[in-house]
Amino acid sequence: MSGLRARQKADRHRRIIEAAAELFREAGYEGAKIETIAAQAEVSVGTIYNYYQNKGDILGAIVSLEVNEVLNAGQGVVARPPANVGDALDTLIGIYIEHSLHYLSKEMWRQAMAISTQLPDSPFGQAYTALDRALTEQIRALIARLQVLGLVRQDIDGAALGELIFNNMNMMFIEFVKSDEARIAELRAAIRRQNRILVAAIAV
Amino acid sequence: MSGLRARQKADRHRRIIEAAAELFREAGYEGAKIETIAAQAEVSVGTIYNYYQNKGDILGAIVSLEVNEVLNAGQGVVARPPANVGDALDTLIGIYIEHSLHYLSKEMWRQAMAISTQLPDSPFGQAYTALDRALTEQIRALIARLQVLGLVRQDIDGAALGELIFNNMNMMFIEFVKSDEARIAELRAAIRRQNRILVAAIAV
DNA sequence: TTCTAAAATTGAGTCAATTCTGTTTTATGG
DNA sequence: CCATAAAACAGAATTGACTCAATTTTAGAA
Repeated sequence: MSGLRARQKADRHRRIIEAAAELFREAGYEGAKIETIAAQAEVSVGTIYNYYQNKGDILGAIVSLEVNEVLNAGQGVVARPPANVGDALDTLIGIYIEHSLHYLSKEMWRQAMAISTQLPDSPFGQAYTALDRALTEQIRALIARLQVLGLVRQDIDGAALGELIFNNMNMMFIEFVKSDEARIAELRAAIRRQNRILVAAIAV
Repeated sequence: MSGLRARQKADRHRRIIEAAAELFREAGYEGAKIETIAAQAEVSVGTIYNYYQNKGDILGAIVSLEVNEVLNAGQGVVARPPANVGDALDTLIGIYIEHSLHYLSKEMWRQAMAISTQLPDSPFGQAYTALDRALTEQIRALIARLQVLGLVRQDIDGAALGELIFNNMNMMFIEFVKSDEARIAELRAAIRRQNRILVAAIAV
């Protein structure tokens, strides 16, 4: 039987994540000490490192929860997109952006992004890359759907277009979290303006 | 007179940068200890922190040297661009990418990018953002030049287009430095493929 | 040349992430 | 029910970036 041991393990994981999420939000990523997280989760420092390779991986687990929720929400748009290329893109991207600060502060995003480039081969680095890829795939899926619906030209290179749209959005999002003053509405407007060029090129 | 003191100061700056550049290349950014850099530059640890706010700023100084060289090289292309929109973009982007690994290893780029998102308000963070902006401006300048030459449609939103092209290229470059296996030739080919969509939309 | 205030340097000390080793807990075979 | 190996835990020790109070060096006036 895998009873007690497995249950305790899952429970400790949960406690660590909950403690970390709370402390990251309150004190910021840098401000949250491992020792404090350990105390709040009622485990020792050593145990945390038994569960996660480093502090970044704890944040990584939280980011994954968030992005998976976003991916889920995005599916709805892909299934039933607005009947207009510009609106379809704006709606999907809107979901991504509006959700983004639900659980994660800008500071947490900054740290998460930094770690994912700093340690691309760590568990979190790889997970983050996979999440980026999943988002790119979803944008591609939307384009494919719009092609089926006859709203996007058939001869468009959907793969390249999906990457282009995702890369631009992602870079804009990075700039957004780097500035505490930047507002969501302005971010969305800027991306719409950029995508307008593409929409003109690909709409039937 | 600003004689001795200023000269010693400049000399120490140079020695620190040279020592750091060498050690970063040999041992990697993380592997290079401040203590070792200090020893090699023949100054004390405290002095290094008198010249640079933190380890990242030392790397930042090296990155600035590199990017400024690239910006310089890019000016030639803007002044006399190839007589074809696709080639013009490819040539400019080619210069950026081919130069990129001259002084900086992929690992150094990863660290530099990570720090710039992690600490956007540090001297280095701000400098890095300024460099990004300068590159975006240069791409915009190229587009403006191509419009003057009658190769790009007049009604194109040059500002938005420049950002779009830079953001996509930059994101592709980030992915490139995150993977030790990725090759420059493939990176350029992928970006060309993405830009083809744009070229079709904006060429006269 | 000598003196003094300002500027710069120094390196031992602090702090927090990560590692390591000995101890405790759990699962399982006899 | 007990013995034992494997798994997990605890927290003291290590490590390396960064700080700070004390000392040294420089520029310039007398």
